[in-house]
Amino acid sequence: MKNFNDKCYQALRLIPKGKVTSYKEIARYLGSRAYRAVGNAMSKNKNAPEIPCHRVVCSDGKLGGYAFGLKKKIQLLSKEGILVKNGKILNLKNKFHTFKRLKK
DNA sequence: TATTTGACCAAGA
DNA sequence: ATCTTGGCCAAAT
Repeated sequence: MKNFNDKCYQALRLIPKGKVTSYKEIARYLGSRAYRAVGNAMSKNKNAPEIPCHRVVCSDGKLGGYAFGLKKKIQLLSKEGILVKNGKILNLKNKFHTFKRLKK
């Protein structure tokens, strides 16, 4: 772990199964407001197979994107009990995961 | 070094 | 509810 991207990937591992979080939440966990850079890091996709990046969605409950296609992302999520309708997470408030902040 | 680019977010003439 | 706009930050070009 040395660059911002790797920190993001590390944060992804902390998301428990059956929950989702937002790009912004990850950035805040890292003590930064670079939520946009987080998404950027995913799209660069240095290690898509290693890290389950399908548990990350937009703050408003929309999906965002996925390296292997949104359909795949939806399937993976539903397999974990998270339902998606019209590209939006259902019952988001219930499934949302917040990290404990490193800095406050 | 400078510019461009996003899997974003919040607010709203 | 949907669309537009401006701002945001790190990485890639």
